[in-house]
Amino acid sequence: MFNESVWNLCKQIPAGRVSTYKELAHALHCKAYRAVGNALNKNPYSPIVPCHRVVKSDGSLSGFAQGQKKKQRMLEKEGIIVEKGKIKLFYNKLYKF
DNA sequence: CGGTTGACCAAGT
DNA sequence: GACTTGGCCAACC
Repeated sequence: MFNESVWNLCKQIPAGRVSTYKELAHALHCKAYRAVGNALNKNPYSPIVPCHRVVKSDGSLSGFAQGQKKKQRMLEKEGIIVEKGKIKLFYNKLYKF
């Protein structure tokens, strides 16, 4: 299923790194950026899949089922600096498949 | 099967 | 930098 693939890719993102919806879609060989967002929104494997490491292509956090605040805290806990809802040194932390 | 809904993207104003 | 537009795609009415 589409969602399963998305979640599976999320699991591959190491701590301290982030990825984008676009990259996930690209890894799936399609342009379903939006569908990816939907899939993560419905993510039932909340702790298992680190979906908080997925952000928009411009480095902003975007949404999060448990609230952006929580998302930011989790990211900063992993060494990622977030400023004004956007990731600092984003290109540096970006993880590509 | 058509219409709506998003945790989207890029380009333009 | 904030907002609008058109395009994009899976999932769900």
